[in-house]
Amino acid sequence: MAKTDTKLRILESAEQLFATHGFTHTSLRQITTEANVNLASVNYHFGSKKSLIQSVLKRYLEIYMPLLHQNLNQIAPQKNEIEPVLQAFIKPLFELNKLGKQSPRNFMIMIGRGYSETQGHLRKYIVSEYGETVLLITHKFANALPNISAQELFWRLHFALGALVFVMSSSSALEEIAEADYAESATTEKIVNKIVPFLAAGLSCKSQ
Amino acid sequence: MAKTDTKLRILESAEQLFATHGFTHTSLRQITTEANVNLASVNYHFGSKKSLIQSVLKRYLEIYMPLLHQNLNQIAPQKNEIEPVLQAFIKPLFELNKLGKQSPRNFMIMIGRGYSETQGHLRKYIVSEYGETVLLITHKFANALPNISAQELFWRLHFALGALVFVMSSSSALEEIAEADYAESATTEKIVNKIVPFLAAGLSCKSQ
DNA sequence: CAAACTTTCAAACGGTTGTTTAAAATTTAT
DNA sequence: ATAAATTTTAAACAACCGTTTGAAAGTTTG
Repeated sequence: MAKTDTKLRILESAEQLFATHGFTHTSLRQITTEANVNLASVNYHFGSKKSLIQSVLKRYLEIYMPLLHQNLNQIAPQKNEIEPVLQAFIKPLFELNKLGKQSPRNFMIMIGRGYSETQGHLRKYIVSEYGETVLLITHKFANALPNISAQELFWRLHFALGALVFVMSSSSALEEIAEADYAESATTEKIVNKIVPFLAAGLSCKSQ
Repeated sequence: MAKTDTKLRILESAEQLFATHGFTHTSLRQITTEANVNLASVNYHFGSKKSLIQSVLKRYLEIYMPLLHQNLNQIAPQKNEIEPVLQAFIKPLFELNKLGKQSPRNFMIMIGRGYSETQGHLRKYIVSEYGETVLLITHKFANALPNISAQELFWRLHFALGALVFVMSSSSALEEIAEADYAESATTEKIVNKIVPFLAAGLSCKSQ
């Protein structure tokens, strides 16, 4: 085996570039240059660019989704106590720190980009691969918010997802503005801590 | 003058395609084919693709921003009364219906895409061109929410923008699911009516 | 060592992109 | 009507993209 780390080098360079510039704005030539490997090795090891994107996302989903499932199972949310449910999403996110310092941030940005760039392919993949966890998610939210109807919950979860996805996909730009205008270093952790109360309030608001 | 409507035809086709597929995923050939004009006419009338994007956005901003300014000036929000401020954004949005049935939706989606795709160029343009209105926005929100800091407001406004934009951009898909699962016809106006209380609660939540 | 297999590499492929060119067509002005 | 200015057109441009190729290099196996 020659250069056993070629695959890993590609994955790591791709992740960083995908998170920074998006999937479509990142070329295989950028990735292979950054990774110091030959251009053709992406197609040799992954088959195609599409498959590389899936592999990069899969690397995190395989860690994150079981942890999320586990966390969701460990909570028994009180009525209108929505923050524990949201924390079940946040806690395993920062366990990705083990993989790399920027892993939580890169993962969130890529999830956000995956929703707006891949035309729903990511969503379908998650539902097909982690359908049980997706069911558990809606179940826990419905338990915590028994007063609102199923369709109201449907919309609110998508409002919440939208807020998260948008902020993450434009996080680098927003961080720059925040740092320039408010002299505030805006780490992923800080943004997440700010958005949780926001989403909790919105999700559990009284509909009129 | 030969075919006086060439410029307009390009603008309208570009708008529809930008809203549906994003700026970078839409080629000039798609636009000119859809508009039934020659490929080179984009560069002749607009100079470049970048400039075309700006023109498409400008067409709506020139109508929307003065209306927003006017609406914001007409309100005097009470403390923690955030819904009137949100309505000042919503009302002029639906005045864009005069330009075309899908104009409000297209405008929102493009604003959202402009934030995540153009690397902050859109925001800089809005701030430089409509700085007064931007100031008025933060002023009215700050008045309605005197307890939260400027940077906290900055983030919450972007959370709100994200929720709105995400739901609008995926509204067609979400409408299908909603109609299939909950037998609920989901018009843009209905979605807006659902999201306003959500955003109001999130924006005025107690930060911890 | 030699054969079989895996991985790397430079080069080229076909395709798409935004942009430019220069002639043709059309409109406007004298 | 003739000249000037504007607009449209087809064609080509250079640059980039993801992917494929086939030979070279490296590694593992018999």
